[in-house]
This record gives sequence, structure tokens and C-alpha cells, in this order.
Amino acid sequence: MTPDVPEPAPSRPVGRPPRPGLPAGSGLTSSRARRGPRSGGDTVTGRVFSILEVFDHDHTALTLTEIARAAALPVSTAHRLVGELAGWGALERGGDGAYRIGLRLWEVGSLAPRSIGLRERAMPFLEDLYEATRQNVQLAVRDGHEGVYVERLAHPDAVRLLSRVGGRWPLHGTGVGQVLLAFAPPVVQESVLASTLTSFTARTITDPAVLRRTLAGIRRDGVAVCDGMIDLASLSVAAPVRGEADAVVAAISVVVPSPSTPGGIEPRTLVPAVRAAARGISRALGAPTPTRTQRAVRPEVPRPSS
Amino acid sequence: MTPDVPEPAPSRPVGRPPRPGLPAGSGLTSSRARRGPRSGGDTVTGRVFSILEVFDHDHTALTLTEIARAAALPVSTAHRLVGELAGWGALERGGDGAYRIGLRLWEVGSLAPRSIGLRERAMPFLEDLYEATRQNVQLAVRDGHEGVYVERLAHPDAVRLLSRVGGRWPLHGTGVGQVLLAFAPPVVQESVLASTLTSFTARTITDPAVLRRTLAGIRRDGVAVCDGMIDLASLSVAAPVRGEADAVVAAISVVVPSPSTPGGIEPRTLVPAVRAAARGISRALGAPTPTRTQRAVRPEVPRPSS
DNA sequence: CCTTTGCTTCCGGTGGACGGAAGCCAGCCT
DNA sequence: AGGCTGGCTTCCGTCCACCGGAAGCAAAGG
Repeated sequence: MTPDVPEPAPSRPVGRPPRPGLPAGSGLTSSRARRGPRSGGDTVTGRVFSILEVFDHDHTALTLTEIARAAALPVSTAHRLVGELAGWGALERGGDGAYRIGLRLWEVGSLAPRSIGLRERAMPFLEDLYEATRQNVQLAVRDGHEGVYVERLAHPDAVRLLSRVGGRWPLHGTGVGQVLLAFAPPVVQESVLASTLTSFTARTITDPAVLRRTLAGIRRDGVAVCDGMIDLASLSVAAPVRGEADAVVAAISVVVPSPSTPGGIEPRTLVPAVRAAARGISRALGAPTPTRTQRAVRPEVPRPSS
Repeated sequence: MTPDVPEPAPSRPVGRPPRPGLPAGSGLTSSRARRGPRSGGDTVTGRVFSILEVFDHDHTALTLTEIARAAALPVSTAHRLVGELAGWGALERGGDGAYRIGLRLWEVGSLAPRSIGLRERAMPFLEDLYEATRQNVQLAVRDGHEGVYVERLAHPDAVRLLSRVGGRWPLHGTGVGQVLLAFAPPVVQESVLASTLTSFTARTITDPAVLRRTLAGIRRDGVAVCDGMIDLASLSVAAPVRGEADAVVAAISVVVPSPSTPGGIEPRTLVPAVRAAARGISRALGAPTPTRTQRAVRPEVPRPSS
């Protein structure tokens, strides 16, 4: 079996089409023949996916009719498919009749190398980082034009974050996102730079030229400091995590209260810790040279893998 | 939207059929008509699932032919389905041509209330517990006759565990498992007690009578101490986590070196911490009464029968 | 009582899934 | 080179499983 190197995965085209905002009414898509070019449901698997896509963080429990409506499927069809999904365990039906994502689906999902494989090796370092700062620590990978948060440790008293495990954010607005973008293939960078950079706060970078300069700075320093770009009260310090081929496969960050707020923290103090953790994870992932700055970073004895 | 109460989920029948151990040869299942009663693949979704089921912890990257063989599907069929899966992001194709579970699937999977919903609220307590012990901390739920590990914090220097996030273990052999079993519906308990209790070490409970007594003890004490039942070198202390309806929805445990080994730890010292953490999580989940204390067994107010 | 809303079952028509076969490409052996 | 193997992809005719309207149920509400 080939080793589980989390790789760039050049597979599907970047950027999924945004979910068609729940048409609500219009139960008129009938008669197989008349079925127009629907988004993603002209094949059975497509319909199944359109059902799964209906669930998100704000909709974790849905009734059959809600699913049918949101997926633009006739109720009877949805009924059958949902039944099959539930039979396998991809969905679970609660006592209230509502369907939720099932444990079985979570199980196979957790086999994704880009989540668990990465997560497992990163955890020890994230924990150290967490303990040192007692704030928010995050781990994210890139998928298309977005950063996907794979892991997060959050102190209950730390700054409240808008991100969540399993959530997505545009690359240009977050610390991890900027890092991932800075080291993404040129095509992706240009594509993002050419797109409209949505603004979240007054400090969000929306000027492509500024962003371009920022990315260059990140590449130079190996660290990103992102103050109040998504939430004025919080500041994040992020660094790249490299994999086997020395490619950047992930990014980690620490999020603390912005120094412009009471109790805020000066980012400078965090940089070394974040950098060190990122380097540690990279080493654990098998990245080649641990950067040439640090001398004599003797690789630790490889643990006997299970 | 109904609240995400992680509930027993009486949906699918307990215990999935074990994977049919990769038939290897026999590419003879041809001619749609002759297709005999195959395990789970007479419907499109069934075939899709049989593909997903091919992946497990020891097989996270598979080529098309491997998938086809393992799922007992003709290559061309597998090719089409796998293509659709990859197109959506349920699978990802690496540069080496092998398929892996995709990030997108992980994303929807992470919406499972029994994993993330639970995990999110439990994390802070698990972290405290982890920090207090600097050993292994685990969170698990029950699915059929098995415990599924939902989260785990492990110190690199702690005892090596056999369990993994996303992994399964029979209920009778582990600390969390015994807790989950002790509070499972009677049907499940009897079913497990009636089945063959596979032995992992010399100390694994294999006698139904002993197990029954152990479970009663766990119900009485609200804690399980499980020494060397799955690995002679490790001991686990586990406690139940209760949800809204006061039902046990999960279990947590701390795993430390067994006192019978050098550097072993006396379980007694851990019990209060584990119990406290479990109670904390229960409270965060909305469990009603924080359990009656050890002494002063004052009969609590009769719960409103749901 | 009737109405509404949501879930489940049924069943005939048909279009999409199916999979054998053939074409391709790389690697390997002789 | 030439042949061979093993894996991946494309093609296309057959046929059956999927589809979804319709009808039947059950519960909630007026």
C-alpha cells in the first residue's frame, strides 16, 4: 500500500458551485422527461449527494419533506433514497422522525488522509501549543478557494471564533487561509487575486495588490499575522505545515484577542511558538529539510508505528 | 429546527455484517441477471456504499482495480461510480492514481451530531482531564455491539493504545465499552451477554456471569475500572456521559499504565477526576440532575417520564 | 366533523445504469 | 524488438431498477 502522503490532490475543479439557496416552493420539477439540467442530480449518486449536501452546520436535523424540498427531489424519491442511506448508517433517524448524519458516515469520513492522517500527527504539537497559550489553536487545509478547518482546540474563555471544525472560510480573510494561499499553486493564487475579495471587517484585505504583497511577505517570513480581518477583536498568527515533498499541505494558527482590545496580546511573542509547532508537525509528516535556519535539529527517534 | 439531542437512534439493526473478507479472485459475478444475492449492492446506493466500505484504517489508499475487486464490482462499473464519487469529492485521486477518502466526505461526516455535537461540548473537559493526567483520554459512543471512538487525546509518551479515532471495539473488552454496555437498553445487554465474548488478553472477561456482575457494579458505582483486558499493560477508568433525557449517550475514559507494570498508576486516584469530567460534559449536554452523590442516597425527585 | 401536513406504499413506463468488449498505455520479461 | 501482463478508460446495446405520480394513512389542528 502506498503511504498516505497528504497530497495536493489535483482531482476535482477548484471551487464547488455554491448551494442553490433552497428554492423553497416550486414542487414542479416533475416528469422525468422534463427534468431540466439540474445542478447535481441526474444520476443516482448525484441525487444521493444532493441529499447529503442539504445538511450543514445550521441544518443538522431535517425531516423527510425538508430534505426533499431542499434537494429538489420528489418526496417519494427522497423517501426511498433517504431510506437506503439510513439503512446503511449514512443517516440516522431520531425519535422525532428527523434525519441526521449518521455515525457510519462520520466513520468513513474520518478515514480521509487529509483530516485524520494529518490530525493524528499534528495533535501532540497542537496540544503543546494550546497549553502554552491557553487560547485557540487551529489546523486547516486548503480545498479550492477555501480553507477547511480540520482541528481546533479552544479554551472556553478564549476569544470566540467564527470558524468551526469542518467549516470553510475564504482564503484571503484568515491567518491559515493566507498561509495556504501564499503557498498554493500559482493558478490558485491568481484565480483568487482575480476574484472579488469579500470584506468581513474594515481591516479585511480587499485590494488584490495589497494581498499580493502580503502573500509575498508570508512566503518570506514563513508566518502570517492577521489582525482583525474577520473579526475585529481577534488576531491570528499562522504558519505553514509541509509534507513529504516539502509542499505546504496545511497551516496552523493561534488566535488571541487583538492587541487593540483590552487584554489583547502582542503577536510577536507568539510567532516563535507557532513556527516551532508548525516545524514539528512538518517533521512528523516527513518533510525533508527542517528549514536551514535552525542548525542541528536532530530528528527524534521514530516511534514504532502502532 | 429541533435541537441536536444525540439520541439512541433506534434505526438500523445492531451490528453490521462483517466485511466479506475480500474475495480476491472470482471476477465472475457477471450478467446482471445472474447477479446472485450480493451483500449490499443490488441498488446503486448499495454499490456506492460497498465501495466506501472498502476503505478502512489499513486501506486508506486504493487503486481502481483494488476497489473493484474488494467491492465485488466489475471494473467498468466501479470506474463509473468511483468517478462520480471523486467528482463530488467523496473520494480524491492522488498523483499516484490511488483513491482516498475525500475531504468533502469528511466534512459532511463531521456533521454527525453524535460525533461533532458531542465532541464540541466535551472537548474542554477532555482537555482538562488530559492536562491533569497527561495520559490518554478517550470519548466513545455505542453503535450496536461496538464502541466507536469519537475523540482521543494522547500524550506521545503515554501508553500506546490500540484504539483510534473512528475505530471500533467490542463493548465487553474496554472501559468505555463496559460503561456503554452497562447503561445500554436491556435487549442489547442480553444480546451481548448471549454472544461469544472474544478474549484479548488473559484478563478479558469472557464469562457472561462475571460480565453481568461487573456491569451491575458499574451501574452502582458510576465508574468502570478495566485492568489489562485488551492490553495487559494498560488500565482504563471510564464513566458515563448523560444527555438531555438523562440517558447515557457516551462514555469517557482515561487510560494509564497498569499498576502491575513499572510506573503503573493506582486507579483510585483517577476516579474522581474522570467522574467529575463526565459529569461536567453531561451538564454541558443538558442532562438534568447532576447525579446523586455517593452518600446521602436521598431518593431524587422522580424524573418526569419522557 | 373536515382539513392540512407529512410520511409511506404501490406500480407501470422508460431512460439511465450496467458491464462485456475493445482500445490504450506502462512496465516487464525474454 | 516483440510479446505479454496488468491496470485504466471508453464505448454502446440491452434491460431492469429507478422514478415519481397517485393513493392510502396517521396525526395534529380547527
